[in-house]
Amino acid sequence: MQELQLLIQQLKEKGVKVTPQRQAILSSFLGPENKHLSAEDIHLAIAKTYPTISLDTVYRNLGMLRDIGILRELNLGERRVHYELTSNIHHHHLICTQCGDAQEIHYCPLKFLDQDKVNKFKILSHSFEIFGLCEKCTKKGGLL
Amino acid sequence: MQELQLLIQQLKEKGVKVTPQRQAILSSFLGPENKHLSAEDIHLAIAKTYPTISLDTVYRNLGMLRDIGILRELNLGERRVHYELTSNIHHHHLICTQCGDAQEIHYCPLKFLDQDKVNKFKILSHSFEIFGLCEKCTKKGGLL
DNA sequence: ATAGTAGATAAGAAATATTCCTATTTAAGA
DNA sequence: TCTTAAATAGGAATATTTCTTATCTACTAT
Repeated sequence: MQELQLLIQQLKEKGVKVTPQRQAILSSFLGPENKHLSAEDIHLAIAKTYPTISLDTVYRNLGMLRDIGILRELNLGERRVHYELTSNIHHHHLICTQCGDAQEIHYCPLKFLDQDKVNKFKILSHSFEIFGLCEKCTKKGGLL
Repeated sequence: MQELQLLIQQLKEKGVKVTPQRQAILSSFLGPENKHLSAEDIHLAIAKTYPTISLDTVYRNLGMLRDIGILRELNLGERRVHYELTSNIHHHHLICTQCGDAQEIHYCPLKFLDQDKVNKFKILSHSFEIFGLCEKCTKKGGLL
């Protein structure tokens, strides 16, 4: 898969080793759907083809991939942290608190932020997530 | 303290008992500074005057106070969840990833959000936090 | 003021998520 | 192929939050 090769190239450029575990972790983010994965999600997804991978390895690599800029950490209102590829075009999320579904929304609040409000603060990153009920769950009347 | 009486009034209206533990928890949010407190912060703060309060009681009540709308849950990018009074005027935060300080910013992204982007999603709440370096930490050169 | 009761609490156990430790293994350069 | 710094597996440890249960208490109706 070509997309995977690009990511592997980035690993090499950063001077980190290209291990099969890392390739498996990266692969789990590829594919048609927009993937917002937790460490546990990845551990399970990989388990099929790589049953001996340790959860610690997943965590360690997610942290490393975040640090070198390949992944972005997401707070989707759950206890566990999720990750997505930074190469996806920038977006935020509409998160259904009922079914957990996260739709992407292509609106970024930083665009409309008056720099005076920020003053001397050096912005490095931001999070913006909208919580509520998706169309499906609204139709179900918001009941569980 | 008058502010505390108002909060106690809200508890009564919601039909929950006004226990000394609850009063102590609410009190820890009052005062001049803008308080963003974790369960542990509150447990420690209360310990002076109420040494036997259990951490579980703090967690249980924070959840309840959030559910009845007195507190709002915050994700400040740390592992633990923080809370603030919803009666504070609506705001978001500039969070320093170095020293952990959280300044309030009075700009809300929902104001500029085109409703078409949201379509049939029913918005219930949102989070918007900006991470980076505060003026002090920037001057220190971003070193620890 | 008193008693009854639903709801609240304390304390510790359990669950969940993440990180640490260390012996072993391996990717990649010489 | 050899070397070695970096990475891994597996289990232990930590941190945060929730659960369980026996006891207690704020509030309501007397």
